[in-house]
Amino acid sequence: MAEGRGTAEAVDSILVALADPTRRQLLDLLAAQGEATATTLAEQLPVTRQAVVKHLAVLNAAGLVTGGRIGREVRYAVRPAALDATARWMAALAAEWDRRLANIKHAAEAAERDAR
Amino acid sequence: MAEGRGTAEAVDSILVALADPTRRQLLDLLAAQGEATATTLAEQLPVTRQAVVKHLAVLNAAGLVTGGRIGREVRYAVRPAALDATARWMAALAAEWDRRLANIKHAAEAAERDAR
DNA sequence: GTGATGTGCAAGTCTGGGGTTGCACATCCA
DNA sequence: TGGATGTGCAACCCCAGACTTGCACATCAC
Repeated sequence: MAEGRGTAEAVDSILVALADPTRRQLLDLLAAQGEATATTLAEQLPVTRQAVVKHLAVLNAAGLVTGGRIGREVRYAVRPAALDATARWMAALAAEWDRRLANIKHAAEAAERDAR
Repeated sequence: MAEGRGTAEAVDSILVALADPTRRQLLDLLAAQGEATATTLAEQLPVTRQAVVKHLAVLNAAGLVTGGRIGREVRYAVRPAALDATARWMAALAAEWDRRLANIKHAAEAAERDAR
């Protein structure tokens, strides 16, 4: 997939998707049950089926979930790849920050030595 | 896990903090400059200093940023630890999903064999 | 067919949070 | 001492999005 350009937007949609507690709960339920429909999931949550459907749409757009139709029902399942990619992105970012902070600290110490 | 009890809330605040594009931009700027004040950062963004202050408060509450006072100005710096911890949390979650999906797939195949 | 179950679509409500403006207060510097 | 610069606080505007209700449409089971 086009790693180069769309990465930022992908990360954005995933972070936005994960920021909502109801959606995270939804992901937990899906991960625990393997597959489930919006109706089933709504029964396990304090919200309407419609709310669940909307959340699933957001999660689907972020690539965190897939939906497949079987007869008259739509079964959703969790999708680890997108989450894993985001985890790596985040770890890389943390490493980058560390690097820069180390550089700055190093430069500061050098300046201190020069000043003496 | 030794992660303690407040892990969920910490992750929540971090995800919420990262979900906003302006805040991510703020983190980028801070990481690039090592240290900066709200006023300086506001000059590099299309928003008011007050907006930046609020964002920095959110980032600070999430542990992604630290603020130190030097004279009359408050200098902020990035803080990689929280981000790194979240990255690990996310990677672990992805792995967990993978495990469960593998189990389910395995069980399905076994059932299929039994059915023959 | 007919009722039961599951999904899709539309319009509507309402709270939270991102953003602003205005002013008071603290600190530096000449 | 006084002006310039940087923060802090408070009230306010505004809209995206989380959630609901109501109904039409599709599918299954009998």
